Amino acid sequence: MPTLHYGQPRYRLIADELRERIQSGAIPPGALLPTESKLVIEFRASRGTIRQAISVLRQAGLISTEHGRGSSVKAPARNLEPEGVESHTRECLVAADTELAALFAVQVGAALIRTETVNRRHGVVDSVVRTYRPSDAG
Amino acid sequence: MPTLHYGQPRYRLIADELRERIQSGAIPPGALLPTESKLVIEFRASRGTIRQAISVLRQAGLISTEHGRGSSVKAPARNLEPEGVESHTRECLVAADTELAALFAVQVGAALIRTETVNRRHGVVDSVVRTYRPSDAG
DNA sequence: AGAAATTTGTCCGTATGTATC
DNA sequence: AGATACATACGGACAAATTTC
Repeated sequence: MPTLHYGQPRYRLIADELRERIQSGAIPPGALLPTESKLVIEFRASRGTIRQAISVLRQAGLISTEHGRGSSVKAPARNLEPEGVESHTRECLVAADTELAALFAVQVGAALIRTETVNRRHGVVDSVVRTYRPSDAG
Repeated sequence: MPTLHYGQPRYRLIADELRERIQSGAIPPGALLPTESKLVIEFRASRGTIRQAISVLRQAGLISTEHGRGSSVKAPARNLEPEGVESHTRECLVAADTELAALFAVQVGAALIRTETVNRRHGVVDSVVRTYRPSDAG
């Protein structure tokens, strides 16, 4: 049987179908995908093609595969922002104090660019980061 | 002929060999890798195995493959840290000025922990980063 | 604990489609 | 149009890890 693949290759179509099942919740996080053998039967594709499709999903971070066990759906990537963490940044020109003037080798009172980031956690200020740079060049 | 693969699988060994040639400069950036057919002959491996080895290098970002053309060596990722970059950090207690006092909701003059990092580039101060935190808790 | 069954990993050989030169 | 080279797909075989009995 000649292998025709106009448009999308088969392994991609199969990957899309499986992705759909994962994202729709038909195969929930933690659950195992059908075994390669089952997928071979269902999609009437060779094992190589099935494995290629699975590889696509693994590379996309949707599943993880264990030797001798199977491929399980990973929990959707947590937004690693727990909650209530905020950052606000603003920039302004400030005058160099004696310490900064010494470091940058400029006169006291010379202009520096200051970038200030205020980090809040649950609304309260957690830390303030101030970065000073010369105002003239980089 | 039975396929024995003690230790590392063949495609990995082949990938390592090719990686060596790339990193040693034997195959310089921009140059084309030997064709799949040539590699098949040289390593006496099947095309699938050769392609798997090439896939490893491509995924590692060492080469890029173009359909109908071949796989070429990519320019090594620039080490984004030239040289002469230095950082020195020290920590001390400072008194809150009006601005910081307002942010942290403490009295002016209250103690804050200040971590100061001085970044130098070729000896000259490039930037100064000051991070303020409350002195009491985290 | 150990043997068998299941499942994924690796490898081979081949055929054919498709893009580039 | 022809040659070359990569992409996709099939089927079979054995190895290795895991699970099951």
